[in-house]
Amino acid sequence: MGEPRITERGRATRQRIIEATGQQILAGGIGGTTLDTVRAATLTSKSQLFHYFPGGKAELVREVAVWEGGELLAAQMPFIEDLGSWESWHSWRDALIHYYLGLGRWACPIGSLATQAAMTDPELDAVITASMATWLDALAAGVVKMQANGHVDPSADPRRIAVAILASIQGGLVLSQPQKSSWPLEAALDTALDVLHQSTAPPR
Amino acid sequence: MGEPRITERGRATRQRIIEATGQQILAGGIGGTTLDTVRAATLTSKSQLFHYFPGGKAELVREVAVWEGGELLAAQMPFIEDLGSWESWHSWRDALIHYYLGLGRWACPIGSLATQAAMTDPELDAVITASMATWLDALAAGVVKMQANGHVDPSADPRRIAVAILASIQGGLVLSQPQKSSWPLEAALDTALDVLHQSTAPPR
DNA sequence: CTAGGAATGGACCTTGAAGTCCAATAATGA
DNA sequence: TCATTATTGGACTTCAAGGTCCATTCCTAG
Repeated sequence: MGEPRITERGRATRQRIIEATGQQILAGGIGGTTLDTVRAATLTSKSQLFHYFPGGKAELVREVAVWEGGELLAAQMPFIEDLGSWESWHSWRDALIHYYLGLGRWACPIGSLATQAAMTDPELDAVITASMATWLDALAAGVVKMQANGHVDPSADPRRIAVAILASIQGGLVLSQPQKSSWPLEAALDTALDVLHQSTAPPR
Repeated sequence: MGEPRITERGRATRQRIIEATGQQILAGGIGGTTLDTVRAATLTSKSQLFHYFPGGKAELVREVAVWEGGELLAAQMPFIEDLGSWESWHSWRDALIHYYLGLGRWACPIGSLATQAAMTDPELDAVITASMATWLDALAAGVVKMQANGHVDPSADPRRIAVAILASIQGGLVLSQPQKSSWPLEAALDTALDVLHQSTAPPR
């Protein structure tokens, strides 16, 4: 019972399905995305969807989450791997905003999935959680570097700062959506980054 | 064609439906909430649901949003109307955390609805947006009071600070959900409030 | 006490979307 | 070339969930 060999053509079709589904989920949510609309958008047939995603819609959505997580991280490269200087943080911040801008919609592919389906599908929840954890780790590592370089108070908790920054991104996007503008996101994120500048250890 | 007179009994049933639906949406999202499960939970019949909400599920969800918005605001009373002193902010913060704790799940009834159905239902979107705006206004008014009382730098933009705080709440909840703990929410919110303490005008 | 309207019960209809199945075609490797 | 397997097409089935309808019961005002 070997894995079915997959050809280049098949791989491309599979990828096309994932990306189209990602688009539709971002535009209309999981509920607003049906296998039929995906099929239409990708010029595929029902059997193909289940050929590449035997687990049906649930598996497809999970694969979308995995892929979106990768895209999100890739969009922050190479700065997310540095974050050891103010310039690096600034570049990272710009790259992130630019990524969300490119999506054409003020929403986080990962964050919105988190609120939509965490309780419904435990496996999807695991994917989302892992993606968030990776992201959080990267930010925390950056804070540690800043501390090592003497730019940030060494007594501050890196994970706590990282959480605050990540939360400002997610929350900023929630508020940006109705405003159809990036300003809430930018305001929230920049405010969170100011905290880093001020090198404060939390008083509470 | 006068409005149908509504009796006390009817009003109670209607309210029971709204609250049960709110519970289910919080637990399983809009997609995970069906009229049948609501009917079962409220010991009502299909006809009652449509009797009180002729617009069907969409109208019911909207009414839930309105009600949840009211509850959320009420939970922050009376502090949200003050916010003119550090003690007031602190009490407000505690009341808010306590409210979310009482929900038994780390999610915002309003914020999660925002991500779930903004694009699907414009009318629901309007309700959510209005609720957020009210909340934001209250926080901004508090910041203005703090400035008037000489506790915060008068050159700071109150709405910007309010957005940062609200974003930290929404984002903190997004991160708290997978952790099943309040600490991300508290970390994010407290960090945002620190900014207020430091009376900083945004440098960017 | 009684008529009319509110409240309720529940069977029934309809639709949309997930998922199944089998046949046909294209590619690949021996 | 040819057998095998991946890929594709699309009809068909199933079922959950929203929504309709009408009969029945309960309440209230006059």
